[in-house]
Amino acid sequence: MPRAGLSAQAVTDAAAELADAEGLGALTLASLAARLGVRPPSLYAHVAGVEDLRARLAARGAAQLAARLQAAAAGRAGPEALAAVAVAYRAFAREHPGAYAALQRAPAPGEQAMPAAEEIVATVLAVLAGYGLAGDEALHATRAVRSALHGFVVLEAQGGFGLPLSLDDSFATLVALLDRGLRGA
Amino acid sequence: MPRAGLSAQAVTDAAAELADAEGLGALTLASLAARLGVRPPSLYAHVAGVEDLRARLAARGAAQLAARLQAAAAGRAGPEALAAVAVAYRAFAREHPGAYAALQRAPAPGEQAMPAAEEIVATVLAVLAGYGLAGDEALHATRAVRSALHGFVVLEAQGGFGLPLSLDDSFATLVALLDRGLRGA
DNA sequence: TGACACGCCTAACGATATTAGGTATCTTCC
DNA sequence: GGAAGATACCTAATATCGTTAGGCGTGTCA
Repeated sequence: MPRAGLSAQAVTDAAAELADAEGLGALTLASLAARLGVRPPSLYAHVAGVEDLRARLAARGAAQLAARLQAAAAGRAGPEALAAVAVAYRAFAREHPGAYAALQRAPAPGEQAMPAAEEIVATVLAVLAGYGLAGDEALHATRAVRSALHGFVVLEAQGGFGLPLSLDDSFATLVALLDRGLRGA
Repeated sequence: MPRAGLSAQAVTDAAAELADAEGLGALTLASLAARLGVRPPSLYAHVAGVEDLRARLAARGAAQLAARLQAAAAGRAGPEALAAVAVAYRAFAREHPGAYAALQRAPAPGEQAMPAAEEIVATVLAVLAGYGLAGDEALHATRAVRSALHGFVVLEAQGGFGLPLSLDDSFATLVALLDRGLRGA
């Protein structure tokens, strides 16, 4: 029987595709193995189990998201940078719902935070510097902005907004609200 | 063998306690049955399965949350009402992490939204009326407020905020930011 | 007191994650 | 080019979970 030629990278990539297409809940070692033309136990040669797989997915997603946000913030400042980062954040979550969902898992106790997560915080901090924020004040504001973006994106992904009202307009309202709130801080 | 004297209500209540104490992920029919001194299949006399159980948990949580928010908003207006509702929202999520997590599940397609969810929206809308918002503008603002609160609470619950910085202060910053943002809308 | 409803049980099945151990393939070195 | 070792993949087996089918005993009501 020929080998499939897998690797931790290939397995994680396939898992990300499957999670994005079918939802993170549909990502099982059984479904992933089937997709890769392999038996479930064979995956243990590349990942340590389903928990490890989800952690890899999260790390992968965080790195991609950080890159997207940095690209969006580059060359922009103030409200323009905020809007660009917000749009990029939402776009990533929409394009990669599985990866974004994996990002939500709680880091295991003792597990150090992903380096990509710090990049994301740093990017938002840089945007907030354009609003004249620094120090703890900026850190609190970063949490606020992150909360707002995360909350919107999560609610949107799970259909939490019931009414038939434009989601794009709602998101624009949110970004404008953040902008006004940050100006006065 | 004596009967346990269960009911859909008792099963749901026990499930809520278990989910709040151990996390929604630890809520299985097996663990719930063990807690109730019963065998897993016996639960099917009261709930239709694990999915139905989670839906009941979500409905129960939504009703409780709606009541808490209404109580917080009662007799208050404007910024004071916003702050009170925000604090109540966060307090509920902290006190009932399992119920709040259950609330996040996507409603099944075709399943009508929970009536309690509409109460929550109505409460926030009433608060926003104090900011002079009405119509679609108010609905968009409601989504923004809900996103921010939900995002903060979710990130807090899963330890998503890495830095050793006061969460209370961060939440206060978020509420102040929302207040300023709503004033200018 | 009898009949009936039903709450709870055991038995069984399918899906999942995971471990143990075997086999065949690829690589590498002489 | 061929042997030796690493390892990618396999089958077999186990534990846990959700779920269905069917039986038994407890409660209630005529």
